[in-house]
Amino acid sequence: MPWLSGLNSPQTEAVLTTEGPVLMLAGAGTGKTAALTARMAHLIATRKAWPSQILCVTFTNKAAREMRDRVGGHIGPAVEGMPWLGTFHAIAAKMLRRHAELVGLQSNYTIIDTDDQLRVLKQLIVADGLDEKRWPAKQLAGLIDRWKNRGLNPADLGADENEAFANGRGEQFYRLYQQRLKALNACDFGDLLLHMLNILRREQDVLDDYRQRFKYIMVDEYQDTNVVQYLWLRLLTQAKGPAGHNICVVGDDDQSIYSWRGAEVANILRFERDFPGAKVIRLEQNYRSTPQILAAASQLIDANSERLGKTLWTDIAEGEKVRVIGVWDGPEEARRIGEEAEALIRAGISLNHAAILVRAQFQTREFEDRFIQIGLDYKIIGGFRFYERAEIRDALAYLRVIAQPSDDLAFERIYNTPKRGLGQKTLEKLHRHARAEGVPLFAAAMQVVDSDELPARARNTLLALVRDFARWRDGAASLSPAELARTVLDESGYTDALQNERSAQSAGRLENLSELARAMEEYETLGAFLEHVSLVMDNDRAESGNPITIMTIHAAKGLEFDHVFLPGWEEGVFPSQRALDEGGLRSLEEERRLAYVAITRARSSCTILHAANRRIYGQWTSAIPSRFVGELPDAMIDAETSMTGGESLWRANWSEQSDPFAHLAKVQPSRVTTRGPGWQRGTAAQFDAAPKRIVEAGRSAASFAAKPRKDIGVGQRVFHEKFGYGTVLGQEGNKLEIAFEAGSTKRVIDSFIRPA
DNA sequence: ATGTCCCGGGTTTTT
DNA sequence: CCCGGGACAT
Repeated sequence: MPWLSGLNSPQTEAVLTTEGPVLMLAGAGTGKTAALTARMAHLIATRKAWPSQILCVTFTNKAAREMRDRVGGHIGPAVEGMPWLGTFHAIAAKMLRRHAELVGLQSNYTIIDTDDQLRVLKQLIVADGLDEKRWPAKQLAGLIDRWKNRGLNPADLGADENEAFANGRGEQFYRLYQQRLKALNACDFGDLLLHMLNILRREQDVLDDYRQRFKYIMVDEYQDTNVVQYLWLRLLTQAKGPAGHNICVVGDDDQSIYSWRGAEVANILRFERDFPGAKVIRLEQNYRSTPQILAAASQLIDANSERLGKTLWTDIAEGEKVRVIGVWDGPEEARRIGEEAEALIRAGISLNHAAILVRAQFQTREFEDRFIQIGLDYKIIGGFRFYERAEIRDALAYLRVIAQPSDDLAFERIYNTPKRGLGQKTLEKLHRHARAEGVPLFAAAMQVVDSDELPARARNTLLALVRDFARWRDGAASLSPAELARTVLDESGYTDALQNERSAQSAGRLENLSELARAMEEYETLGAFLEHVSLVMDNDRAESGNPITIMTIHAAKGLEFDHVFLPGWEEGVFPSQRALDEGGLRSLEEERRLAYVAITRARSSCTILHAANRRIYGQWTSAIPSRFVGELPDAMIDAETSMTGGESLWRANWSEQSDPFAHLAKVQPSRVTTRGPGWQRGTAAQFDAAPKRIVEAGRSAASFAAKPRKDIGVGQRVFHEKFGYGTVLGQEGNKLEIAFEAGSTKRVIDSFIRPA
């Protein structure tokens, strides 16, 4: 059984315990994916199940992909036949395509995203005459999402839920929304799961079919399941006969960080009660981090109350302690991490093994500014994703209208994009006609164009548009999806409009559109591509160079890095102010789990930073170190304050307070005088009264070896992603001084530049 | 139909 | 402080 090689004994046990419920409690870095994939390989190779009889659900497409690859590594191409390995949503979508009519949809239903969802809700609210400002669509969307996450249909809402929107009209709007979606032959993400749950609840034969089909069920990241997902699994596992209850869930209650979007840690905490006779297997050997990092993380999470409890240990050799660095302010924090990163480069360490993990997106900015300035290669993960960019959504809307003429949302999006002189008036007319005739907007457009309803101008424009679509639809049969996309973008005038725009972003947008067409080359049909897009909203573009990664801790879950930097460990930032204000102990504990996830991403070094002053929404605020810093064990950390260059602010304050942490004494006297928590130990003693010189930007290590680019010279007009167009004033190594047309003159690194 | 100003809001994110 | 959306004006 080659798939068992390299597994430790609990992992092996998890693989071999195939019958009955199994809870695999897998701490950070303990090889749960290895165990899970080996388990699947085992089931298939020993003929306990065909690949098609295993249901394996994950939360992200990335996890599903990795799982598929690794099972493939064990048993070869047989994985191709694992049709039921995927995200909850992908699997639900697939099932729903077969049973759509049971919930009043056609099998080619569209999956809409949050943007479309908001537009529909807004229309409903406004149509009802409500003030959308008082009762925002966003709020309603949040409520409906939560209801769906909990498996609630409109009829299931209690009085409280109903009251939550527009004075007791929650149920009514929920119901209206569902009707509208049905009319659009569409469903949102929550519906994928809820519709399928309704079907499984109501249709005994469908349920029996799936129960028989799935001999083994596996669930990754079980601590992240919400109520609907839980109910789904309950229904599917209440099987009769010997194959019943073969469910294996894997998770870590300490890494539950998604309660705010409906995840219920309770699901994993109650697993043994839900599935009597469950075997609990703990994976506690960590293969990732040094003992210091592991001990720091373990002690931190120990402060939480409701835990299943695990004791992680490791064979890995002793490493450095976790560093805790106090700095004066945000900019200094960014400078400091920049210097540390350059030190790594000097030590010959590739920065793609290093990451800066932040609590919230706004923290990335400080680093971006600094790294552009010193020419340090970085990448920010998250923020807008590829398929959420406006130009991509526009292009997709064109394709959706071609594939699905009844897709009113897509039609509305592009009917005057690029601007072609069709406005609100015309759209209202189309809407009226569509409603009267009971047809989609596009059909209404075709009819109205044949009548005298519209003024000649609008009529001709609309006629041209309708004809364009007819032509593209014909083309769809003979052209590949990618060719079709290029044709549509050109012929619709979309490309031209972007080219004429000449804004700082338009070049990047055009680039994104060609990227989109390139991505489409892999798909045989337009339908296949669109399905992919709605479920798999990620794009991994190949990275060039060797950038340091900046991302949120949430996004880093499941990843690991040799060197991890954790900035912003201050009360109000991490734990976040909102968690402190609103959620009580529960959300504080979730923040602590987040801190645990953050530290356990690190393999060999972990550096925590906190600043004494930070600008939040343009307002300078003084901050005290995070309570989490104080919860780290003394013996595992190395504390230091480095007030090396806070410059004016620092100097201004120096005269008034010789102890940079003096303000702490006022806020938290016990902290300062008692046994030192980590952040406080290295204050005055190590404090260097003479501020060190800031490393000159032009001398930073990253740029020492760099040669000037030959295709760019002084006087040339160039383009920068962030700052737009500008003229080169000077060139020194790979550094350019550029006068941007937006008004500022900046030093930037030449890899961020292209000739205009 | 489109361009300009003001106001409010501004954790975490997948699918 | 910085963004986007809605209300207004042209």
